[in-house]
Amino acid sequence: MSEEITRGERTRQSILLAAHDLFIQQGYHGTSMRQIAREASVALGGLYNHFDSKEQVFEAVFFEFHPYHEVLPSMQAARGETLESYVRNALDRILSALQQRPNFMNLMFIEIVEFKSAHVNQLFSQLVPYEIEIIHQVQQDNQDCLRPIPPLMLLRAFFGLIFSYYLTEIVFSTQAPPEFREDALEYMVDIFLYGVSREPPCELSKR
Amino acid sequence: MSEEITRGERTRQSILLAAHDLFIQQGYHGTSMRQIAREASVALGGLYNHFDSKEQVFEAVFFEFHPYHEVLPSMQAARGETLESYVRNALDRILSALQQRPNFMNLMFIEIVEFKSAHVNQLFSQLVPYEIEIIHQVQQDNQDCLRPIPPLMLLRAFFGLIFSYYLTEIVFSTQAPPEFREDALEYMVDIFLYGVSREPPCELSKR
DNA sequence: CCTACCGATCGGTAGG
DNA sequence: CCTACCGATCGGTAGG
Repeated sequence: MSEEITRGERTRQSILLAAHDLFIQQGYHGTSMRQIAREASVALGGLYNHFDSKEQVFEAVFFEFHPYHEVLPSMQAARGETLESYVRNALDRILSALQQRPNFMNLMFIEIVEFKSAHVNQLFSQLVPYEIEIIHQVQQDNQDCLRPIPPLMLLRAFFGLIFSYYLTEIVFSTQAPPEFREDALEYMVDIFLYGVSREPPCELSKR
Repeated sequence: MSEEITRGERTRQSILLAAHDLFIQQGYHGTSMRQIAREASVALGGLYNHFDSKEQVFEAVFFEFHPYHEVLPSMQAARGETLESYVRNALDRILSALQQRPNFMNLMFIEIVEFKSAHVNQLFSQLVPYEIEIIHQVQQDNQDCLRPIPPLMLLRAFFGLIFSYYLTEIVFSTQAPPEFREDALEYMVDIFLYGVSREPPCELSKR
């Protein structure tokens, strides 16, 4: 019985999927409970059998659909003989996971504007120990390649790289000349790698 | 007469100020025209004498209160004998200008979520020629210090640095341990500087 | 006594 | 620039 999905659980999932898409497309206040119910093929009243309020719907969407479910395993699974190959491998995994969810960042922006980052702060404090462990491992594996940067700073800079790529992509790229987009990720990763690396003896691949 | 501020202009300004604060605090859909009217001490009907729609109010707030009004002059006014001193000087000016506007980034997030970046793309295409000119000058002044990076990529990386600092500050910092915040900007600027610099002959100040 | 859901409607408020 | 008001829709809840 435990592996069967109950009827109620299926309904809950279809509500969350509908809410996820609508929030991303229309924002939080811009999406009504009625729209969510309609998209999930559930009556409005039935929606309140699963969630007490609109805010609870957003919370569930945020936590259960947050890309950290893919990002953390990506960082743990990434391998590489050098710092450079590790970083490129990890980023490849993370970005291809994120590309499955176009505009996922909108959930983060809604969270910041509408909920003053309450949920994301909560999420972050749960995840930071795991992240630190990964960073520590990377630092140990690349002692003579990394400049001395505190682990938390390295973590922040790594996420900052992802954020900065996405935000500049969103904000600048639509009307930007092609030079601005071509190889942009490559250049930004390069700047990050040169930025955290010692040299010599740590050689980065030339470009 | 031209230096006098008309009564209508004063009303318009108080509407924009009220709207700016409310949008930042409550989001776009979360803010009503009635709230804006009340905060601006204007009747709801009177508000529509100045703006045809809520969207027009947001557009005016976005363009007239956007920090680019301070950021572009900051980048033009910044000076420095070395690349490092120029970047630090420019960032100091930009960040202290931005700190006058707590949560200004919320306007950007609203713009991305609610308007699919339409206004910011428009703004960016207007500003990019001026930005490029500045970057070109910086590249010429620091030829033997900068790695070969296309001007637009350098511009993107520079704005990416500002974005990544702000986003990680918002998202991570509230519940993060103190090591995460102390000198965070310094570390991130360092990583950027090492990231774009050649060496030798370009020495950065040690830390 | 449960989970899941219905059609109808509540008191207030939205942009215009 | 205001009072008065519109069609519609909001988030949430009623009894069954």
